[in-house]
Amino acid sequence: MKRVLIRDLNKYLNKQVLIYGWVEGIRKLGKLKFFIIRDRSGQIQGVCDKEIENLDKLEKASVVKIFGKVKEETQAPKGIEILIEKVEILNLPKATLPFEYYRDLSLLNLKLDMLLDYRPLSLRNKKIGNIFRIQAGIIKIYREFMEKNDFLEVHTPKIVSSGTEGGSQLFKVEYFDRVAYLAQSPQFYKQMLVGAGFERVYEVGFVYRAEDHETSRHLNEYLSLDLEMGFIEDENDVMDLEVKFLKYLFRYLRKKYQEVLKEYNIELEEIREIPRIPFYEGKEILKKEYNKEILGDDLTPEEERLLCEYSLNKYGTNFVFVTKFPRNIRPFYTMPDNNPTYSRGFDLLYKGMEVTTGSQRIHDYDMLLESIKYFGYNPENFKFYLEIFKYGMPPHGGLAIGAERLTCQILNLKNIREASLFPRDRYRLVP
RNA sequence: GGGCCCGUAGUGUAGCCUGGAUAAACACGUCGCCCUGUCACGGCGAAGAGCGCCGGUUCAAAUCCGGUCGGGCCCGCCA
Repeated sequence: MKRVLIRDLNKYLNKQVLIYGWVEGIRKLGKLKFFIIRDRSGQIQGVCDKEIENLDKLEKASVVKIFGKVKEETQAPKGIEILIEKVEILNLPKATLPFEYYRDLSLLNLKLDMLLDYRPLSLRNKKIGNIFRIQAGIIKIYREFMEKNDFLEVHTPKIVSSGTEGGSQLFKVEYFDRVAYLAQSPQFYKQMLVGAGFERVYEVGFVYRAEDHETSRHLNEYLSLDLEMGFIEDENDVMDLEVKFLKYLFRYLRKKYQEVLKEYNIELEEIREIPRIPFYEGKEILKKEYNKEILGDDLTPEEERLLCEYSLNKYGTNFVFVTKFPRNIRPFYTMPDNNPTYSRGFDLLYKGMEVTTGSQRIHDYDMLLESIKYFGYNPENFKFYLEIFKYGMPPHGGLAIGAERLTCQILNLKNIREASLFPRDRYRLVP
């Protein structure tokens, strides 16, 4: 007999079926017994009022093979249920469950630490698992969108000889008799591949940051959705593309992940335009509207939150691009603006958090060399990167989206670790 | 790297400030018995922690103090 997935049971009314799954609930009312069975596709109630071999051995989290008849039943949770006729036990749990993963999360009231310590088990919880179902959707759509726009998917090395900026936030790895590092960004490689004639490339890959911090929005290993495109006029072309992507993404999520969004109580906005506020104007807005005058060249998390609030009030969107960041807080490859204090670098903030960084890059060899020196680096270290710039590099730019951050903000999660299957942070190396 | 907070049965909490009376209470889970339409099933009963760890103060410490380990949040920095 062939296995039927639980979501397809309604096609088998009054027929004998075989299902596989986990037992998630047991309710015994004397001789009448109910079992909630779950497989990857859904849940179904099984019922039995006879003495059947193995039936009383079942515990929660047992793995079973169940034969039975599908029947309509108004009293069943989903309108149908399965009359259990035969039970085969494939595996029984060997220990008490640390928590009742099959219950409603709000009843469990578990600490994130617990969920992460028992990650595979906590992922069995539908609501938690759904974070990764929707994340897979986000990545799928990213790929689909990139392909539609004629980008080539590439995979760049994760073991590299030097970082894209300094070297302070890199993980060292032993590479035979040399020191190598884990890539903190595919930056150099994606630019080189633009110059390699591909023009448009994108990558979905882990990047590594050895930053010694412990916050709800940082991971030491995170999934970066990168893209780099040649023959642009300026950074606005890159932002235009991202807006198009986000519209496409939200439309898809609203359609395919309705249930998940509802479960998380999310109403995804209809994106029209995303305002682009130059850095210095942003600072002025903060001063005028919120009476916040924070010194410094960068935006603090509080300022980022306020700018999003401003954007929501004024433009009706949770998104806002902050453009023309001061040059000296952006990496050396960022194209300076007409006013050289500023750059053609931008961030995209969403619901108060930075989810993207991008810019137009410097494509002129001499200018790039100048910039490397201006930032105090040794051009010798970047020889492999600079090479292609000697042979006709087109004007180009690109960006990187933090996949976990985007997931986190879409679902309004509190901690970015919730959006990572097996997060690597300052203290967590297992599971 | 800086600041603040937390650590009690399998899980989530109460107790701690204002030390003591039966060496710890409640809920969920677990185990046993009962229950033929449950769906956070219900009823009755039971087991399960000596309060992260080490040390100190005290006649007396889960409660006060010090250290240590583990965890959380914020900031710097970043996606």
